[in-house]
Amino acid sequence: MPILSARFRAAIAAAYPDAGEDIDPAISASRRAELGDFQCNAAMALSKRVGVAPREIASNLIKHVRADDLLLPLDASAIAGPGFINLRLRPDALAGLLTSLDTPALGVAVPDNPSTIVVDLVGVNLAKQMHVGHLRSMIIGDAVARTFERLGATVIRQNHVGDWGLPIAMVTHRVMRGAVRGDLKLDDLTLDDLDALYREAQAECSADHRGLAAVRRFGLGPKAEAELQAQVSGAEQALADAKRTLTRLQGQDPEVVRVWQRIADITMGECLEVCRKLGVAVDRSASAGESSYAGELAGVVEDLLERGVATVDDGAVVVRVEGFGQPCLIRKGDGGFLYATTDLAAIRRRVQKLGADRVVYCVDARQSLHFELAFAATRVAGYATKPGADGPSRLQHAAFGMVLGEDHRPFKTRSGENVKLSALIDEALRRAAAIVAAKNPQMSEVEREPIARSVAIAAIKYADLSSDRVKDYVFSFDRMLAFEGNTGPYLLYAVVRIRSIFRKAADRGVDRTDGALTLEHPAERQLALTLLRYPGVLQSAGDSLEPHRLCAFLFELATAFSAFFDACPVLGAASGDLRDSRLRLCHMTDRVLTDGLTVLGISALDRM
RNA sequence: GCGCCCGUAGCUCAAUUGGAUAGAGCGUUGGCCUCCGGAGCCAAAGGUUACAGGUUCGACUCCUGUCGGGCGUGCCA
Repeated sequence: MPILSARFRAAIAAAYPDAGEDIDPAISASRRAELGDFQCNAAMALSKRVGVAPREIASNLIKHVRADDLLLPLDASAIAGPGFINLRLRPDALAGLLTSLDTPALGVAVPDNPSTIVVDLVGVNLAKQMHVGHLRSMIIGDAVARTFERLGATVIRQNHVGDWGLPIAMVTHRVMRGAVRGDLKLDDLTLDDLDALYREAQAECSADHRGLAAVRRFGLGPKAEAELQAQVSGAEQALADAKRTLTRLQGQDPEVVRVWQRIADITMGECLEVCRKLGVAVDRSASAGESSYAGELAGVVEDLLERGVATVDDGAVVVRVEGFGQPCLIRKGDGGFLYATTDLAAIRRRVQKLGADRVVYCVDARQSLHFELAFAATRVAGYATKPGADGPSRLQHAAFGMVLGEDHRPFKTRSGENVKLSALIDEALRRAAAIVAAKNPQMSEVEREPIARSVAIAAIKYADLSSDRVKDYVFSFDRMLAFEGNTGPYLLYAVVRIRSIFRKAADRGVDRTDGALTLEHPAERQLALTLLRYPGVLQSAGDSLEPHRLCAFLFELATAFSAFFDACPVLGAASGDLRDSRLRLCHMTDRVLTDGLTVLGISALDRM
């Protein structure tokens, strides 16, 4: 396609020298296979600049384009509609293009100056069970990061763990109190325990001022008032305790730090275990929690105040940014910092220390406003600009929608609790195991287990990645594990069938994958044309931060292969040459599918 | 109140960023060779793209308004 673009650009320049250099030849894969392989849509846009009817321009372009080596001869019948030019590749040219794609990199060019990209993903909170929201951040973030890596960028993953601030201090205090009283043992604590303690702490610290006021106003009696009064003062007491704990934590008090560390270890142990189970490439080295910025926050605020970027407003410190109805609040009236402050520090570190040319946040869509503000604030503060660079790095929020249940309400258990991530994964594993067992009764349990795991993970990830990121997505075990149609398992199945051919081929002593390509059958042509799109699709998935484009492509590729598989015998081909050509086509299809799945974080199988 | 996002087949989703007759999967209906894995393939039916205007050769896509849904809105994270 880049080659065709160049040819048509030259034709445009030759035919209309005054049209300007920046004309897009608008070459794309044809939407309708019966019309052509590719199409050129440049005539309509040119018409405006040159003032000539688009069909006339199209026929003029046909005369000027020099592509006899690539395309079947063009004549008036190639021009359709308002001025589309339909292009069909010569069979030998198609074979040639596909052969040139048959490199270890599968035609994906390595950039001369690889950029550095920070991907913010996972973002768990201490003492809280992970839920489906984290699942999306893990899956989408990992896929986005892998896409960048595949395109040759240097990727740094950052797990912005919520491990700091008053809520964490509240749990820490609660745990310390429990330990002192002998209600709990630090060594035996689980994440479930912490999750419960977290919620108790939240409840304990939230004073029911409104309730108390209401009771007083309506004179509901001394008993009710006394109860609420007790609740409120209890809450105030608990809050004061938590604040004191926070201060001690910030002051590195060893007793508090020890408990906090224990809470962090328990949470991160489970988080990283889930990542490992899911094949999400996030480990300890990616952890860069809020606590790691704690020491920089005061400096950030001072710096911004000194340089006049921030101002004091009603006791708080804010950064005002043009175009926003509200400022970015970075220090509270009581001197405390906010999560925006941490994000400013994080952007500064990521851009100026880690050298990010681009920072991508895989965080749920509800935080859009927050990120817009934080991004804008760091740009005016200069934090988003690399030392020596002439402009700010790209800061992007790859926002994703909520996970809904099949009733279109937020995904919860029947009793209204968040679904634990580990429970969800176990459920998928259980269902996949049952299906794999049903389909492969002859297989041993030991053999089936890793297959079931791959199938379950492919199902979960593909279901999440295959639809538009920003939209809410309806989670359904039944659909993702139906294994029919547009699902992860369908893609795995396509690979399995290819590999099965090669096993049979090996039995017969055939193992060539470098035969000369002859692409005559429509199904062969279609498969070849699809394969050619791979580098472009990867690029566009990376540019747009939309893994679903890659999913759609892989599904098309698997479908094209299935049609080919049905129509074109490989091992039973009419001649040895044709068999070798088809084996090569199979081999390339396997590699592109496997490569694409890897980019999505899904690993292919030999059998299933 | 203001801001952001969303509204496409019965259901779940696409639409190469403004291109041709809006495409897939599920479900429904009908077909598929003693042959490489039928978790497959081929085909049919199913649409006023929420609604009303506008922009232009051309609009699911861009602009304005309306309706419906979700989310967020300076001292929580």
